[in-house]
Amino acid sequence: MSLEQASEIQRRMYDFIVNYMKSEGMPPTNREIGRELNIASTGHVDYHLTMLEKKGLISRQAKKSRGIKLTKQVQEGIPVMGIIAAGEPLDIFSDASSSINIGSDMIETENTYALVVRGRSMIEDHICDGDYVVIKPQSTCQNGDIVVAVHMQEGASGSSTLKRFFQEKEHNRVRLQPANSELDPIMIPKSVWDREWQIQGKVVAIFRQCIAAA
Amino acid sequence: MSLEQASEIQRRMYDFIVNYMKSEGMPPTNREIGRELNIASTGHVDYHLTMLEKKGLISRQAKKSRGIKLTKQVQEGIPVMGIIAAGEPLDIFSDASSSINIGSDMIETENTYALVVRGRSMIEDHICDGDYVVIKPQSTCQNGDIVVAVHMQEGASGSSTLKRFFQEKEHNRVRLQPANSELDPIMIPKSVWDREWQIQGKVVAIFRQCIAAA
DNA sequence: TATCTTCTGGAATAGTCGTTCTAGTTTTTG
DNA sequence: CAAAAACTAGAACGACTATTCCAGAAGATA
Repeated sequence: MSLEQASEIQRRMYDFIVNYMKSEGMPPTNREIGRELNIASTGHVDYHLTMLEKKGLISRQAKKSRGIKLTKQVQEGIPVMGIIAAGEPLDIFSDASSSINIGSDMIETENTYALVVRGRSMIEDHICDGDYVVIKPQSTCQNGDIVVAVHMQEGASGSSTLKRFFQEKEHNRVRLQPANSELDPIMIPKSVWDREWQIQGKVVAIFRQCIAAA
Repeated sequence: MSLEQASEIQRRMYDFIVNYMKSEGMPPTNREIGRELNIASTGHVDYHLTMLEKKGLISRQAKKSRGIKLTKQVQEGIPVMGIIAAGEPLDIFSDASSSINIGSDMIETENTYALVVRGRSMIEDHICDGDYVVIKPQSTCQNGDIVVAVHMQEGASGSSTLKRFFQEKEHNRVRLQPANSELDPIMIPKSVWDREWQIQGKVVAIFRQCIAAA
């Protein structure tokens, strides 16, 4: 039922169909597929399309020109990859359980992902419990950026946290600042930072769903 | 260059193409168009397609089956209809100047629209200056809902505001409550409310773009 | 009234399209 | 090794498709 059990050529065929539909707005004909993949015979193309259909990747409308449909529509949204709660280990869903769909007009959707915020550690920056934060992966950032920082501890899975990042050169340390006056910032000597910490990405957008009156 | 200068039949043809592409994932053939619109001749269909092309609504790839493309891709996002600032007249863009694209998995996109928030009147509900609020149009709401309320004043364009709605039966009035302790709620006697006010819709989601460090 | 644009139907054509068949090669499996 | 499965090429067929030409009707224009 998935791409893994398709052969090399069938994978390339499937990719071509997806890209063709994205750029042309319609599925390709069997002959166009053959031309692209250097397949001499249309019967040959038909054979592999039948295989792709049998494996559940596409469906076809008999006799219709360009009668190819993708069974799973292309994932255009931003995958929700897990839950982030300050200080606790990041709960990563290996497979995106859902996705939020924010248009490419506003945000680069390439490589970005979303996390669900737990807790009130960034409440004074108006990031609430339950909000989705859209993360653009990057390993560096500027002072004041809201970032996902991961503490790599030996022998344990790293714990991650959502904080504002400040590099304090005068003290030779990094400060991870929550936006909650009840919570204390985390101060990390630069040497420890370099050894044990890692920036995973930066918050580029926030999305909140208002279910009912709070 | 627009739908207005197309004739009735051409408008129906254009609509059919849009709907067909949405449901089938490919453009229709000339014959399928003719069948749907009760046009006997394929030459006749070609004539109107040529007209639609001349008017800039579609483009065609000669000789290719289903060779129709929509020039302006279908607006799938939520249109940003204006700016809302507490108490000031709603700045409505008659034509959506932009759109944010939030997937239908999360929100009904049908009929919903977005407004850009100006000011800090809802800051304690963590709705900030510059945030997009997604509005689901409805004329009634429940206590505690965050709504767009419009004050219809005679001889002037109505002013609108973003507030929490409370019907206070014991005082026979409506209270529009800002989420900012520096601002006072608006108290409106029920009779005045019924005569001069109108609920335009309810906030169902919030979207914020983080440009840089604040 | 005469003229132009828009709209409609029918027929024909050249090429495109999905599908099927035969026949062969290569790779995998038992 | 032998059998099965997967892959490849070529050709051919009937249906489908876009396009063009002809001819006429309806309505607006001037």
